[in-house]
Amino acid sequence: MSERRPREIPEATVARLAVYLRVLTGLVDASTVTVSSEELAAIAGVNSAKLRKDLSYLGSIGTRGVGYDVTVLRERIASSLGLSERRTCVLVGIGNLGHALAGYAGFSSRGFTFVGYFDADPGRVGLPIADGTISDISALESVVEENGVSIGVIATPADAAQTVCDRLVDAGVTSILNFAPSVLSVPDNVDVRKVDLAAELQILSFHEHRKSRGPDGGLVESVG
Amino acid sequence: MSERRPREIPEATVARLAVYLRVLTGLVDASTVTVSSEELAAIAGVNSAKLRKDLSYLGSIGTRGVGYDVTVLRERIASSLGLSERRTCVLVGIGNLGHALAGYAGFSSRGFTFVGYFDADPGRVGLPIADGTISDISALESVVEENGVSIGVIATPADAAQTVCDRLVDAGVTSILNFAPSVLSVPDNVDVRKVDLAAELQILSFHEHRKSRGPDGGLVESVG
DNA sequence: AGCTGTGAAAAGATTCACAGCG
DNA sequence: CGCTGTGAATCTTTTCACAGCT
Repeated sequence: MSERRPREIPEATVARLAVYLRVLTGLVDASTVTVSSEELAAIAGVNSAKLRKDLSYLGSIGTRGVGYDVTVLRERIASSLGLSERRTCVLVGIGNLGHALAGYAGFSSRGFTFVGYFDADPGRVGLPIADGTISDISALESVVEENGVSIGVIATPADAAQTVCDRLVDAGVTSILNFAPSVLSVPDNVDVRKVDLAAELQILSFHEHRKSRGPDGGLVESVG
Repeated sequence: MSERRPREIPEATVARLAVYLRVLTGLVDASTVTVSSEELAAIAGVNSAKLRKDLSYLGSIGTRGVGYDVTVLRERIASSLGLSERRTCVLVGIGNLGHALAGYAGFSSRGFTFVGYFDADPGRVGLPIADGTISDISALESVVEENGVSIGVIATPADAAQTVCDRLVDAGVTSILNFAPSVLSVPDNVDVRKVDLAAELQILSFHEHRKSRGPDGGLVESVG
């Protein structure tokens, strides 16, 4: 009766659930049966109170005095993330990065099926890639529609990204993972996540910059 | 006089500064002289109050009633991010993703110089990559030390990541960008940023899952 | 008048600390 | 007794709204 009303799961929690899921898969492979929040948190690199709060959004899964059943917990997280049903994806833009993404085993092993690889360059169309062949971008809409694709991955140059995004959205895609260094505009019902490689380095650069000065802003003498 | 005491710049702000920087570079290229917080925010995909607050951490840069000088602002952000000095990096793990990262023009064009590409596979050592050659991982420490490398990029399989990380840190690297799906432990003085490709798709999967049910949890009828 | 810069309020995320179940 | 699950406290981030400079 006290079926826990799953209040809205916070965005920050969702991001961590994916990490816990990976860690738990490792534990399952190592035949671990039970894990405490303390142990799991240590492996996942978070603090245990945070982990417990994160898991509490999924309902009461653990056993007090004992911990969490690894298999049960993993299953529960996977289902919360919607990974029980396989999702179909397309990848657009098959340059260096596109090739790397297509070859990334982590995707298919984790419930994502790529049903199309597209590029605008005629010189690339027809070349083999991963488990398929590069298609001309003109086929994008039909493939998306025929396969009920819900996730589109964009790895084109920045100047093509918005156009590709618009076409994906028009064809029915409602989630986009964008590797192009550009800000995409989409309707409200579409989710976009961005991976900005250069920005990541710049953020690290900021911290390097920080470290080379004292907390008070003064220069710190080099250790070397 | 009222030289603005630059209170600690929040982490969330730092991440956005990198985005503003890219947008501003685009505006410079388009010969735009001045931009208002409203305009800049629209292009960067954030709200204008947030943008103004972000910029306020860098000091008072804009002109009331007018806006920001594009060149001045860009320069100011670049210097805050520590991009005035060029940073040297090494890349470890030259699989598909490593190749893509090495070939990513965005890095060198934005102030990052890669001084070494390493892999443990003898079959890869000596092959050309980007502007150099793949080196054996055994040379890692000497290259890091000789070049004062501050940023290490890890694109190895998960099971090698921690070992590589330890070696980088021991050799003096204080910032790590990790593409391997694993949690790294590092000393306090070392910063780690993680890019987890599968996790990104899983987060989108969660939102897809969400969308297929109503806000109240009920199933929503398919639109097709 | 227009637009920045910023206190103050609101929302969101993390951490604490402990009640309560097994 | 040990460990989960969670209110309450704290800290961070976002948003509001307007004083004040140009």
